[in-house]
Amino acid sequence: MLLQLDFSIETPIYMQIRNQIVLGIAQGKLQPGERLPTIRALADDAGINMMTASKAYQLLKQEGYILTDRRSGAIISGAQAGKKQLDEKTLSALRLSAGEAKLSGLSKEAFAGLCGRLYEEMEAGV
Amino acid sequence: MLLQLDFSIETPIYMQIRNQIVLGIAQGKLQPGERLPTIRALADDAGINMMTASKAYQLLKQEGYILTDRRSGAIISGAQAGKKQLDEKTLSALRLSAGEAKLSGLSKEAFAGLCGRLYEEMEAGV
Amino acid sequence: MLLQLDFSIETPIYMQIRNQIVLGIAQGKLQPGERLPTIRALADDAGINMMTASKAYQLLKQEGYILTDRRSGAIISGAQAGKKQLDEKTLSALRLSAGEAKLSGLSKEAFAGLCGRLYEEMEAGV
Amino acid sequence: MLLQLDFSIETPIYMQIRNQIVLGIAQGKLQPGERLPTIRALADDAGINMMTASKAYQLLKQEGYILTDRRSGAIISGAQAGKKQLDEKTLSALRLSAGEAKLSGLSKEAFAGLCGRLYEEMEAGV
DNA sequence: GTGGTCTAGACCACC
DNA sequence: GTGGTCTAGACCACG
Repeated sequence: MLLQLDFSIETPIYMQIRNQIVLGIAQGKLQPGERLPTIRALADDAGINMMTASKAYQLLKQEGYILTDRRSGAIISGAQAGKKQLDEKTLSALRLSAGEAKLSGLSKEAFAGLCGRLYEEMEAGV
Repeated sequence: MLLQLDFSIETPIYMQIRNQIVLGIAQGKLQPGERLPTIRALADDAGINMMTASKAYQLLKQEGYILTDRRSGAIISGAQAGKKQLDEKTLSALRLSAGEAKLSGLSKEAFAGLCGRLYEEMEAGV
Repeated sequence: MLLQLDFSIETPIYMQIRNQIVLGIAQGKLQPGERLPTIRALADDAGINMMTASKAYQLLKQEGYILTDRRSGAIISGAQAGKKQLDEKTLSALRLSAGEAKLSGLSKEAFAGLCGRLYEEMEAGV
Repeated sequence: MLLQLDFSIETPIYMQIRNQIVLGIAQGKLQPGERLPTIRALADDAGINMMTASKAYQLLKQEGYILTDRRSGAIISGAQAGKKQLDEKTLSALRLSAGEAKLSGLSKEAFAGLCGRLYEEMEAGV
């Protein structure tokens, strides 16, 4: 699981880390119980500051995607499944994407199909 | 078409304006050729800085959603239909939403269905 | 509303700030809608780093005690009333306090009375 | 008396041990004079470092909750009753809890009632 | 060795 | 002006 950070875009680095780890879990590249690199290792590897890495982990922890074991480092939580509901932020993002898709000329079926395909690609671990 | 701005969330105000206008077009609340309020009027109505309103219009113009005419202000463009393709940013956002949906426990079908429903709601002008 | 920070105890500074602001709201010293000092002003006044002040505000924001208006600074939120339920952390803390009270020789009535008195003192703005 | 340790929360493990033993005494699960497991046994059972267990016992001894005898290990002290006063730390914690309760919408009566109930539950050994 | 906290600076986006 | 982000260091509690 290699992180690809882009320092030129507006998305904060800690958020890029967070997003890629979330995607990594969804894709099955990161399994529940699996250990994440320590903050220091991540910071060194990615060439960023410890605090930036720490911020990403704290966000992931707060969202329930990871647990930080006091003894070792951070591990992927397996417990977040089952809420069966998206939070309001994700819904807003989807609504906006649907609007942009419509204005791009995609039909409802094409959009729903695209969404399904993106979900599938994740399962395939693309 | 009334703007609903939330000054307490992290999305910048100019981006909130941009998003709501994009959604307004997608929902048909704003028709191609329709005049938008002037920057000054928008700023006054919403209680925001003119620079903020200006930034939103510049972004919309750059994305092709509106046209600005020196004489008549800004009007909704009708030309953005037909690209038949989403830009990379929207795709990334969708991919991330798909991942979060998967981790929330939604099945592929449930996710695609939700996306379709959100698209429909837009047509209904909800 | 003056902050009293103790740099010698183990409670992190950002948590001391958070606690005192929560108490300030509960005591009515800080009214809903009232503006808090800016991060910079708070940091200067208290002789601490901006990021420490920022951390306290982010925590308060996340807990719903304050809102940060992009245009001005942070204001006291008035919306957190009405949950009618304590979070699990507070309950655990209370349970532990009850245990320590019992071992100190306080009767159930004495403990409940003390708790009521502490609540009252807050209303009196002590 | 089984310890329930959570390695993922911010409360240090030695403090979790200390708290649960204090609660155990308050609940009557641990009687004055009763022997506690040795540091080594506790550490092995809980899967923690001996230093951690030792730190918990040192704290409990210093607070007067247990006595350590070179020959027989640690035993529950019966002497801490009768101070009839809470220490300042516990008072601060209670004050903060009272504030959070008030901001959650609990009335003074509801809060005092809750505190009494938590005290009772302890006597019932829940 | 781990994460958590803090400092003293800096830059940037937003308004 | 504001808050948000980031860096390069440091110290400390915990295990």
